[in-house]
Amino acid sequence: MPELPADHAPALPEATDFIREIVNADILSGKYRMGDIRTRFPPEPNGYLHIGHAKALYIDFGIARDYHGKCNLRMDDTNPSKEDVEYVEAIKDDVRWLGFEWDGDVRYASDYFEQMYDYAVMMIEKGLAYVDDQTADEIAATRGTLTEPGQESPYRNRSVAENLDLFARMRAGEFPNGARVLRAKIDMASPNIHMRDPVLYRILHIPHHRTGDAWCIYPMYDWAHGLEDSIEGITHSLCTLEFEIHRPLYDWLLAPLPVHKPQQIEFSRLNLTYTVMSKRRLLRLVQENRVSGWDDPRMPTLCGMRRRGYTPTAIHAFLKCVGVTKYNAITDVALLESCLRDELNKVTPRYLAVLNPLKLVITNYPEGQTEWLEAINNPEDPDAGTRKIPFGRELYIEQDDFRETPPPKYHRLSPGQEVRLRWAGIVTCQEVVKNQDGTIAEIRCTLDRDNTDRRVKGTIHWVDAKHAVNAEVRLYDRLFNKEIPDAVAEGEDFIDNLNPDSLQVLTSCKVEPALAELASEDKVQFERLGYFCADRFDHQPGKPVFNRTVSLKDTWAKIEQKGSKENAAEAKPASATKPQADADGAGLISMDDFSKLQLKAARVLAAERIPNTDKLLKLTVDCGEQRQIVAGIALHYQPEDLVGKTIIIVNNLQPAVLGGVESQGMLLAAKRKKELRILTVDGEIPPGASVG
RNA sequence: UGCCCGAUGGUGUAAUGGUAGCACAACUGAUUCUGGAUCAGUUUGUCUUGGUUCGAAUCCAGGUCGGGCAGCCA
Repeated sequence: MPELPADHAPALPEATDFIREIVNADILSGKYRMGDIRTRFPPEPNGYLHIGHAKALYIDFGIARDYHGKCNLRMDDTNPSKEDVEYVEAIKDDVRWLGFEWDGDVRYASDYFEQMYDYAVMMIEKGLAYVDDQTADEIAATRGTLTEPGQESPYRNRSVAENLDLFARMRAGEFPNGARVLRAKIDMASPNIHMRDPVLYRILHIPHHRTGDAWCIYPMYDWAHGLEDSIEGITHSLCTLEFEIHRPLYDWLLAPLPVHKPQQIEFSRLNLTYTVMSKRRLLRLVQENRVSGWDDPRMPTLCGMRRRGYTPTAIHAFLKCVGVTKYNAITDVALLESCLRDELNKVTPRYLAVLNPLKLVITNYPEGQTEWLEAINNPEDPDAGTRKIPFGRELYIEQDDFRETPPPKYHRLSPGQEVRLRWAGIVTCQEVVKNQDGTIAEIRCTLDRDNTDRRVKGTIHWVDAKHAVNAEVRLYDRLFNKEIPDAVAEGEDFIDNLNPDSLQVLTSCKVEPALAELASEDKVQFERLGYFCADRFDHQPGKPVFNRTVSLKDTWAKIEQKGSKENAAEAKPASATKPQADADGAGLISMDDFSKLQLKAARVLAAERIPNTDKLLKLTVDCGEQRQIVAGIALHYQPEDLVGKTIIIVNNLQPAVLGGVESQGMLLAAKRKKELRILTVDGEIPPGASVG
């Protein structure tokens, strides 16, 4: 953290967000000077930090840094029933890993319990707090509702002396859990429910991980948090939006006390597509063994991301892009991945590794010979230098890089075709040798090393068979299938949206020898495949284990996907959402993103002609729900032919009116010459199932 | 139904009464011994209705939509 120059005040930083605008205003008005600014990061030690916390960290520490101030790390440990030392160490590790340095020692809310108690006594003396003997249920029942005011407790107007006595005895342990609470005396009719005499202290005969048995009453968040901030001299207490409604209480509780008054400012928390972020859900993933633990590389926890191969630099870059607002945003994980790739592209050395090996024999290369070829380590970084990689007659290439019958635009190996071997020359496929079961045993090629400067469409990676090191590689993909995993039908929950293919473990990968020498957590690029890191725990030199951090952008996958979609589109929807479709029903329907189409199986319950039309049929189908679909197929199908059949429909189109009847979807049909065929499903697919 | 907060391309975010910009995503093209990277370009936006003003994304009012709040959790 830059030190404050002694002789002159540093220039005010540019206000890049609304919080910094407030801080700037406070400095301009003379409320604070640069260097006075103090923030804090106050996690409750009851879980692991995730990328959402990283946003808060980035704001808290970032503002302190910008204003030459300080940021505290404070464990908000006011509830011994939920918290544990285990988490304290993990939190410190994660904060340090991200590169943030807190001021002084780690602080603990529990260190302030005595002061908080004294201030509570002061509140009682001022007539602003009272001991309530009601049960938790009674307090809940008399709190009122969102629209109705609450009722005052019968104990609300006890004398100060009695309150003081009772509160002291609460502390002394005279009462069991739940017998009494200390409440603020505010307004039971307040439209803000948090102002309806909130509980300040509860009795909890539970030992605390730091204070042991010293206390049996513990402060509630609202009472504790403002005091913690105040005691530490926090100037700007930054938190997430859900605390907005607590702010009047935060201010009310500090107002009568002779203490420093921090300002609470709220920003929106981070949400990511294809990700769940709440502690509760993450805990469930761990407890139900949907992942291997808090540090599973698919988890959005900081320790998980670290194990996945994320770098602090990439996370900072991402957080900078995300910004600071009060808008409830859902950020595309693609942005995170983009920041990651951007960083890894610059810093990682390149290596050759084959994930799914296919043997390739170079028939015009001598048996038993090995050459060491020079390869560039990082084309983005000339300082990274070069290395030598072994080359011989037998190599492994990627199964994906050979096709017996290549699809259009395929730039890789296929019979009779040539392709460049990275760093080694150009090979032409002469022969495909097969096993008895018809699978490919090996590819036989001839190598051209003389005329290698010419343009060749494709370049593929390879590993010399003799020197290859066996490796385990774990391919990680997003944990959830759905952009918003929590958006589910009734009776389902986010678990139903887990991606069953989020982890693929490959154990017979072949990698170049240098990769066996890597240290844990080293980050590399496997050329043409992606960025990988040596697993933090399982990797050993000589017995390498790699995690795929993120794949390279894959233009070919896009082309291929588009190609197969176009093929599928031959079976194009036969009815039309656009009334201007021509008389053959051959009008084109365009869609910006074909992959957004939802295809579902649907059972035809009823079918009838639509009067005054010659081509239109109205189908009533069960696709999980009952819908009616209008299709221009009456010339080809009789209504009775269709009833009971299972067809495929496009489920997520805007309803369109055809022949005066609303169509809530389209059916899939193929037209070849004059024949029109509806796609039907013969297997046992239940209505409503997603297909394709 | 009460109170609080929010709304700018598909996504995130600037513009603070004066040319709606940037990044991601998507799509073209150039280039390339990574279908990577790089470079050039294209598409797409101020929730709505009024008002104030020479001028409104910005200020005001009504509406719409979204989020939050009824723990002795934080």
